[in-house]
Amino acid sequence: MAQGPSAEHARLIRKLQTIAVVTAEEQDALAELPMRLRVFAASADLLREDQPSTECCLILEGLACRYKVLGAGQRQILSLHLPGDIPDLMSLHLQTMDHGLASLGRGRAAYIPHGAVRELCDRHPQLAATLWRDTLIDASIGREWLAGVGRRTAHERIAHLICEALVRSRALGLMDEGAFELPMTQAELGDATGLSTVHVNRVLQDLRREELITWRGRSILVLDWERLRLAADFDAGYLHLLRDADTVALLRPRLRTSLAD
Amino acid sequence: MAQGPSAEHARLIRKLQTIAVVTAEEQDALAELPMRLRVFAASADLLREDQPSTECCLILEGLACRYKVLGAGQRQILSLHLPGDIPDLMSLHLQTMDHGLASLGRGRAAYIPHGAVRELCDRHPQLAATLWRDTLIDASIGREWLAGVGRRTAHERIAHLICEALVRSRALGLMDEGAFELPMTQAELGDATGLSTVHVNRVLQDLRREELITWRGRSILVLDWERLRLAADFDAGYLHLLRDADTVALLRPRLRTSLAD
DNA sequence: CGTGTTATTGACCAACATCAAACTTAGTGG
DNA sequence: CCACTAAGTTTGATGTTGGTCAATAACACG
Repeated sequence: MAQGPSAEHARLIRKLQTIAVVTAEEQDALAELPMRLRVFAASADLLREDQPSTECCLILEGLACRYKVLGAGQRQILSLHLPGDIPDLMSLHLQTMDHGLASLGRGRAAYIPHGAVRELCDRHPQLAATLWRDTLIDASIGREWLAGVGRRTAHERIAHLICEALVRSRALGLMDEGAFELPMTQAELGDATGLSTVHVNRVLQDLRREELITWRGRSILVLDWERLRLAADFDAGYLHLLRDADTVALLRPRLRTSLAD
Repeated sequence: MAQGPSAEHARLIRKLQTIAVVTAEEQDALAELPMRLRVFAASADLLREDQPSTECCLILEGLACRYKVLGAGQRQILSLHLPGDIPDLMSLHLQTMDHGLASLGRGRAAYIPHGAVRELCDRHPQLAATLWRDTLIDASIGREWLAGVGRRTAHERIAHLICEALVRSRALGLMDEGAFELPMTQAELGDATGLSTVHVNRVLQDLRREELITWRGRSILVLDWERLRLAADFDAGYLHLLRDADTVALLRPRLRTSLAD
């Protein structure tokens, strides 16, 4: 243990630190979690519905999403997962997966045996509480999405999704000069917001026209955070992030995320 | 402890038994939970948003719901809660409530101090796991709602909500001759499904016309479970109920919940 | 018995879906 | 490095689900 945690373990630790205090001892324990690494292509299935699983899937790089496919074949994306997330943590206590897990863009993941996680929870009850908290925040995000899909306009939904992705990326230190990666196609954005591809395209054009955002390649650039936040009716409270200097500015009305040019 | 659990504690135990095995020892521990009882009127606020809480709210009788009020004043109901549910279990690990909790129709609730629940979890790790599982199932239900509001038609959504309420009521032993209580106004049904009151009314009339359901007063009567299930694209898997003789029939395609007339 | 809530109806409208085609970009193999 | 191909984006025309507004009818409760 003379050396610190691997880059892979550090992702997980960093993520947990955004939602709870993680003691040095707990970090050491986390750093010893066995991991089976895997590279994934764009739109790959990481986990299929109805599969019983014996491992948890930790996202290391890239973006992943939970999804359901309904009777008529329409897909609904249920949540977005950034590096450090363990989207199927619930499989520890739920025998069958009630949804699928797919990648958006390419990336890397690590699979951790359930046994190792259980052992960790037994030995470190406080860490177990942190993981429980993580699943609770996950549920809270789901509720915000539900409210949005149920009651917000298309513009608000898209803007809201961008706001959320930005704040979460930022908390993980994944922002670069007001820009962050959001490797989703417009069809995928539609699946996430309950809209058609065509309509997503039009809304995105509006947002660009209003000079709230731009993008180059897979990167989204927020030009006017405050107006975007207003357009989205966004309040980061539901993310239950631990307040740190880095994120606090974004949560407050003030700051512009724009580049200084 | 010569006497069994009170009727109030029995509700909680019964609910937990629908999702996990609860040992006799655990039942005894649950039966000793301190409770502050409260009667609530229809559409009463049980818990307000943004309030830090020191207690958990256990629904004893009637129906409750989580909700959010968005910028323009529209309300979205996020989940339904039946007797035995603890809708704000998350407050154990999340300091601020990201949504409100209200009653639908009148009923009774019990407030349990956080301290007592925490102690219970410390002493009975298996029970803690069961509570964690409960919050995970709660999240799973939320995902199903999200998929529905995002991608299902109005008919499917309403039918789905009825199917879910039926199966959950049934698991708790709250069904009576194919009928169960669903004390919601059409406006509330609209808030739960992301529809307008007017449209809910029309869909309900269709469902009645198609002889899938009827209602008298607050009770819904399912006339043709199989066709309703089909109309709703309903599959109870996401409820992660423990299979028992009582519910298993309902989960399978077979059974009719209709009365034998 | 009022009186306020809830349900129902009709007319009209808007947001968003669908369909189909063209255009652009990015990735791939030669 | 270029040409080819598939994926993704953009546009226009048209359709439909479900929203809004407004008024009336049924209830339920004090």
